[in-house]
Amino acid sequence: MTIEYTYIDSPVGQVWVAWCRDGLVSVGFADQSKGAQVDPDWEYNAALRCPAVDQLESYFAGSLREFDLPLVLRGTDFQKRVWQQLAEIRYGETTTYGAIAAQLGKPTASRAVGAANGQNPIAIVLPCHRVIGQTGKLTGYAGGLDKKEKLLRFERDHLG
Amino acid sequence: MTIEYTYIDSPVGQVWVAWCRDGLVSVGFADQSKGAQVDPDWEYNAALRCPAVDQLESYFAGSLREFDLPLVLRGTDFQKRVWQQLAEIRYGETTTYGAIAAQLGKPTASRAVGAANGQNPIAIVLPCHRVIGQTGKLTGYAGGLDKKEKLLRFERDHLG
DNA sequence: CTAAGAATGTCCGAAAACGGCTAGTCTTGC
DNA sequence: GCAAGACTAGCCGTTTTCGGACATTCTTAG
Repeated sequence: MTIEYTYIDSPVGQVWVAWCRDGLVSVGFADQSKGAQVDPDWEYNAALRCPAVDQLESYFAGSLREFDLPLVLRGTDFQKRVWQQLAEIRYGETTTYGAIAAQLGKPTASRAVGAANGQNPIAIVLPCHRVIGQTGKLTGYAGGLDKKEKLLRFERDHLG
Repeated sequence: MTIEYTYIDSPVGQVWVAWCRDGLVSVGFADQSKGAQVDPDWEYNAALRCPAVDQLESYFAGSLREFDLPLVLRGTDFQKRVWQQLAEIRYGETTTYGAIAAQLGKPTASRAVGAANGQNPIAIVLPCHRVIGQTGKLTGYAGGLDKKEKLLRFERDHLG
């Protein structure tokens, strides 16, 4: 199953998008050092067009608030459950690691949620940037805390 | 244990009175921003009658000089000791923060006395308004300095 | 199988900030 | 001289804040 990827420009820097026949495989930041990375097996295609690219460009233009894409997820059961919870968080809003843990029926698993969040293969579309610490601190982001902060502010500004 | 409260009118504005089965819980000024406040858990009862309401009305009429009511006090040990000292100050007279501190055996704790005074839950009945600075300045009152001054003058005028 | 680590959360103790103060000093302005 | 303010530095209990230890869950590396 061949996977193609390309880069698009955004207010938070270059973003890669990896797509296969079955749907969206991965989204991440060109300069991120932790979490998901571009897989050498993927085929680079500068001219790649797909629903994910279109919707991401709309998102960065401020005209799209909810993604509607087929996702290809690979991970442990727990991780998939966490990632699915991410999709529930509405544009411009935030929740906490502990709250997600509670929604999964394991109120004390906040730290595990944080770990799973760090492995999220599809940034932005699965909005792990909308999860912050109980105290309000941003605490972490694979793409860098500055990007998390910019994304949240961007969404707040485009709420109207 | 249900607590009911009502408001009564007085020469110093609206005053709330909170009462429960065991006695008087709180007295304060409707417009005060610091110190005790009306607790949302209390039940409002416009027609509330109780010994506290009766005696307060007599006090404001100028015909009652010493309250005789069961008090329900909640606070730290130190606060309770300070509040008990308040009851010793006679109608129309004043004392100082430092004097109360001395009576408690802690001559240097004047400032702490001031703080405890500011938390007095039962204004007027526990006459924190009769405590002034060593220099004669009124220095402070949760209900506002103007009310403290009016109360003192009212009592002086009704001493005869 | 074990152990270590992670984008947390809770708890507890120590430290600092905050008042309805006071006594001492110093400075004005009569 | 002297008395009334301005300023200062201690004093004390309460509240808030901050930092470190620890409990917890899951994944991954060995």
